[in-house]
Amino acid sequence: MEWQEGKDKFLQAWGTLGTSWGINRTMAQIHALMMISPRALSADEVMEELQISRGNANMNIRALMDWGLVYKELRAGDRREYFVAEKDMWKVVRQIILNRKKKELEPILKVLDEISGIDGTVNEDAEALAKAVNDIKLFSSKADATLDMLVKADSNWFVGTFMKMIK
Amino acid sequence: MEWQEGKDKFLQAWGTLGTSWGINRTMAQIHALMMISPRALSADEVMEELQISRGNANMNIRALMDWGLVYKELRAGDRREYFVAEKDMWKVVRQIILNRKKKELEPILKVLDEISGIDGTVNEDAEALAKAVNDIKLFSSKADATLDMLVKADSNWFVGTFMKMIK
DNA sequence: TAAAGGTTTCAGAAATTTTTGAAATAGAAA
DNA sequence: TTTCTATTTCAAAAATTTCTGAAACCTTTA
Repeated sequence: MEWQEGKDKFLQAWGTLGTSWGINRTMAQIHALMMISPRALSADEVMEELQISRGNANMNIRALMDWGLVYKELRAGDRREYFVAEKDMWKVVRQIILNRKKKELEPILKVLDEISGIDGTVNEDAEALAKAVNDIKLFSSKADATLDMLVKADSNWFVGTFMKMIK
Repeated sequence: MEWQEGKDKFLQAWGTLGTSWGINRTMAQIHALMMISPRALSADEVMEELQISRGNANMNIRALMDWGLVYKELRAGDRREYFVAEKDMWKVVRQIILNRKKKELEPILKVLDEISGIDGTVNEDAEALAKAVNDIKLFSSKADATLDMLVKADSNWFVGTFMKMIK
């Protein structure tokens, strides 16, 4: 397979994957592009490569930096900004977990806490709601703790432990 | 807090959560509604409760059944169909993992396999692509194996093991 | 200070996803 | 068979998300 063909397939696949995980196609593709680039890229290179507008490129690069998946790189004597992606998959996944945990798990836990004040003895419906809320709370706090552990753990330890568990 | 208020908050929160995970708001809300209902609901009840059209209700209930998160329930002497959600959070999460693994992880692994035929010795760019692809392949197969294990594991064993790891 | 080179913003346009609602279909009861 | 009730489908409409491109906004250099 040719390099160009492989690259296109990869960018395409990664974009699609992003989409089904609530990340927009372009953001995922920019990240993919940077992951497979041996050097830092300028906004113009990203625009050219993915055929997107300057505004789009800028916004998504910014978002990727917010997520901690892409870093800015400055070069002496060059006014342009260059960007590199975090290439260590373990770190990438950690960052994603951290971000999503904060943005999604924590808000739902907050709502569950609010709701858990409900009186489940009133009637069958209230009881079912109270039970569901408590089950989910229990599950979520376990998930929360597990993710915390995962994020703190280092890659080797994690992989090692899991390998043992799987085998 | 009143039951109605708690219920609304829950439906709202669950719908929002679904949205950021690539599941549409209505589907997530129907699931939420069924999770907190002590009895099976008909399509009409779902329509009424969430103020949605018949077509929308039908399609999303069907999708939930495809995901294995909702079951159909028939009643003697009643022509209508009723639906109940799986309420065991562990089973819910298992089903979701199973579905997403099949729909998302496997396709990307397939693409990665195709691409991994690339010759990384041609130039720097090809080398970077080959390396990224291999790293992701490695990581993904580990994730795949871990999820398989998770899905096979039973809740108690899993929670127990993790609790030990976390503490 | 002014000009040049680059980045950011954001209103409107485009694309995509979701929803509606009515017609088609299915199947049980009369 | 016909009627009646319920489910399914799907084209068009609505809603939402994403993208564009040009203007505003830095920052550096002359």
